[in-house]
Amino acid sequence: MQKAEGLSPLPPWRRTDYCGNLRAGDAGREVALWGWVASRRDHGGLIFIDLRDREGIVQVVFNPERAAAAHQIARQMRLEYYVAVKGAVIVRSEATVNKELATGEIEVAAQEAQILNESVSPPFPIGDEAAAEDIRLRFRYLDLRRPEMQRNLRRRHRALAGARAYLDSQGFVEIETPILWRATPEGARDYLVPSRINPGKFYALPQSPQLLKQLLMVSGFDRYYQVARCFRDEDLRANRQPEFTQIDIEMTGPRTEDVMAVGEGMIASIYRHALGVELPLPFTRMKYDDVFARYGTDKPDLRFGLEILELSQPFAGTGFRIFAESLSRGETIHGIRLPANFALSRRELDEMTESLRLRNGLGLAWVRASAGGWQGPIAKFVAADEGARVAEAAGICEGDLLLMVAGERSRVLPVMGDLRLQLGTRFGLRESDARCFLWVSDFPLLEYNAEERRMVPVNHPFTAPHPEDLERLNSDPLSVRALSYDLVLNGEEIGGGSIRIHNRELQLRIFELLGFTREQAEEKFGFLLEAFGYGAPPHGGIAFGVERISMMLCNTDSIRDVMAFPKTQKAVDLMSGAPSDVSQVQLDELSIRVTK
RNA sequence: GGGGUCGUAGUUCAGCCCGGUUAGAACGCCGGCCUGUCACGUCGGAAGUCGUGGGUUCAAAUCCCAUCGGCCCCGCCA
Repeated sequence: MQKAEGLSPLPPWRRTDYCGNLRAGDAGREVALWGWVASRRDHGGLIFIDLRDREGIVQVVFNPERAAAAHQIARQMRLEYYVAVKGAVIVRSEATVNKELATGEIEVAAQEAQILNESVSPPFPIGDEAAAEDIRLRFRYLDLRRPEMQRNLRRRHRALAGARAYLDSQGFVEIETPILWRATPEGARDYLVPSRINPGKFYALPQSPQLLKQLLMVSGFDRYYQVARCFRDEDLRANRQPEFTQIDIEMTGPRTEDVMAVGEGMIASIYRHALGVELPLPFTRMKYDDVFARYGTDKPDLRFGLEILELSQPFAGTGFRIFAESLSRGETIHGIRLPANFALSRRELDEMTESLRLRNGLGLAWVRASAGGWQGPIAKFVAADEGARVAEAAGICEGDLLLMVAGERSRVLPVMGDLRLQLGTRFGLRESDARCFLWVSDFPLLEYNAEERRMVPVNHPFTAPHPEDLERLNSDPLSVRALSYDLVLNGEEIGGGSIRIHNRELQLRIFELLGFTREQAEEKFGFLLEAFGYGAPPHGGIAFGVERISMMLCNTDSIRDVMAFPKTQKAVDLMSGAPSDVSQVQLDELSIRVTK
């Protein structure tokens, strides 16, 4: 009898409401619900079932005197059974109201009930507490049943809905581009897909639709966007998966400010749709040089100060031998002023000094400003007037601590940036729920890669050089700025883009700088260079990381918490077992021999 | 490729340092009783290759080595 019912593919009646939506205003209504048994309290007579669906939980009461048949069914119910219930919404007596539940003022008095499907005992409780992550991933469909994951994925959906609504309102056209595409050099490792029809040849999954969206500008769509899946075969991190999603945007003829305006308009729409929050616009804007000098990184967390100070000037002619030698080598001295209300123990200072020495081979000097002058291991090497000069330059007050490192500027600044983050973490300054958005622009175009002994693009090889720096492209390429920009939120890069090159000759010159011969450039990017020859308009754009944004919206540190079916750090899907072996027949068809 | 950390009933964890009864607890599960619970209560019960393999030892969850897996980090990720 029970089994026969369970076999029916159709539920016995239509659902009228979601469990979690019922309120006191529904009192007196006859409702029909479907849901999972989240809790069962059997009093021998009365049975209480907490019924859960995507909107939440409602209590159902089974009374053997009023609905004997339904009560008999409720006796069979167990956790995570999927059941259908019909009954009346009734207001609970004052003594039995549950303030913990959104539906706690009412309950459903069951008149009919049916078990639609039984459940074996779940491998972990479907509740607020997360189990060990490997079991969650193995039974992901159950993990996603948990309210927290339901909330996260629906919030991600709202974010995308907000992005689409905004971009549509601004005249952007959503266009899908191929997943099977061609391998291109530079950048991350490609995921390859063998071609059966063309033995020995491979497609690559796109690392981003970069070139395709540029070609769409050549086509004249003028404003394009796509919620684009991207693939990069690199090692995973807490915020990195091999496949991820970007909101990819490209437009014809923008200046940097135009792209920023669209980007922040879209982000504002995302926050409005996902959280009901109105973001103040425009976002803060800074140039890369300034950001790097003040924060030692290109993605600063602006929720706190503790900016890096350049102290080379006030230390000129110092009696402190180590600093003096550094300065004589053309190196610089940087410091961070830690105000007196942030107290570091001597032991913490020693640990910081030691870890800096071990990790970077750099010495940390520190002094504390007291009424009688400086205190600390190096205080005795610094003359009073010199100390006063530094104190003034750094804005030191009594009780403040000054942490200093001397060395090559490009090496010391990132170290100071790390130190700044460490201090921010140590004093709880990064726990603030403030949202500090920041546009960083004018990155360098190129950097020197010592390993490959050549210049590589900081962004990608299609980024346009800053017009003011064009003349230095040959004489001093490393000093050339790019028309590029990133959007940073609380120390995380959530988007980035650039104005592109749309001129064939300029693009060829950049390829040349990067060490491509003309033939190589033609072979790899001939279709792009060819397209530029057909009246390609100036264009530029940006791409935003959907998971990064969703992580911020959901207040989580793990990308897996905002993806339905993520992979482990070894890029394995614990649920399906991907990647898996394939049959010899499949390999033969693809002309592939596995050597390991 | 490298460093760190975790792995014990279905789940969450204790036990591991300092080797020595039958490896415990809570929740869950199974059965009985219970008409206002919502961490229901109550009585009883089942449940463990201590990740895997090897070594040391009279004796290993415990010490050593290797290995597998989850997580975090460095490299890598234009």
